[in-house]
Amino acid sequence: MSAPGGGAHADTRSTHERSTRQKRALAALLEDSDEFRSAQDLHAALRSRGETVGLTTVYNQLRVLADAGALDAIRGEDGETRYRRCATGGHHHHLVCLSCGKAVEVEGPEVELWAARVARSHGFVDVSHTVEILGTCDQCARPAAQ
Amino acid sequence: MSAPGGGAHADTRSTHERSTRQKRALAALLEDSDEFRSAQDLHAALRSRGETVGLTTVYNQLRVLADAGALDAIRGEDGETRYRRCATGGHHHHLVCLSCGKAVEVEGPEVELWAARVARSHGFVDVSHTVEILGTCDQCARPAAQ
DNA sequence: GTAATTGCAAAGGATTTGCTCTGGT
DNA sequence: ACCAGAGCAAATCCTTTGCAATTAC
Repeated sequence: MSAPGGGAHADTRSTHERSTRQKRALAALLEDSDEFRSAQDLHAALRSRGETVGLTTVYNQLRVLADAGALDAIRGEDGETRYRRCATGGHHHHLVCLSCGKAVEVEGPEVELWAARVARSHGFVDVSHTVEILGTCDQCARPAAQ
Repeated sequence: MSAPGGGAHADTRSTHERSTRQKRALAALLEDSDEFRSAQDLHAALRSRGETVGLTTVYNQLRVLADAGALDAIRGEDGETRYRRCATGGHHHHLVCLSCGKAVEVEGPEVELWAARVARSHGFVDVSHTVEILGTCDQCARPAAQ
């Protein structure tokens, strides 16, 4: 990685990320959403707003943003990946309502410790974990429907 | 809640389930496997064993078995669902090696309590959760590779 | 004999990729 | 001008479905 010879050029990363109309539109939409939404859903929503953004671009941005940690991503049982802007920067998990999609970010120090302990006791390294709590929220459970 | 299934053999169901060569072959293969394997993988393995079973049939059985609780199913980041015979009948989670697929069933009473507590504190009901610990197992981490 | 079951072929649905054009800087 | 980014079309990949032939019982 080091660049011997040549010059001690400060690594001015020329990763010139450009600001485009599409990126801004998606970012704005995500900012307005509080639930986890699929790429297709977000794409449709953008169109409703009158924005012209390609599906491919949405998928692309979503992935970039998720990789950058700006978005949280979860994969439903149906195989669709849903995204949502990340409120806290740190490590956390979610409590998701299967009915309305509302999601709450939660933390569980004890879970982190448990996972690390279990992994270590079995000789596993480079460990990570996935934790999601699914259920029906207060509001969705109330109705007489059922 | 969890399925009672406490051995009700008095099933008047006319749904006569038939024992076929294919079902037996898959069952046997699963019995020999200790890791989570994808449908495609299992299908290929069956062919290697000289068994003639259609991919469709494998998918079918896998789903039936998973629904019946005979198999555990997990969905990887790649979107592939992998199955493995269920060792314990109770509730449990997994510690999975991303390299070789080896999986260990683990329990975490504290995690269960945490999940229930968090959910309740937010007014959620009918709660369930998913917990997976992913990493690299002892053996896979050893090699001089790299 | 009859319904359960198999499994090919084709459909389906999410996501990615090839590649070219567009627009930001 | 130059290159990151947009996006259409086509390609992938996993999984399901339609349906006729097969087979357990």
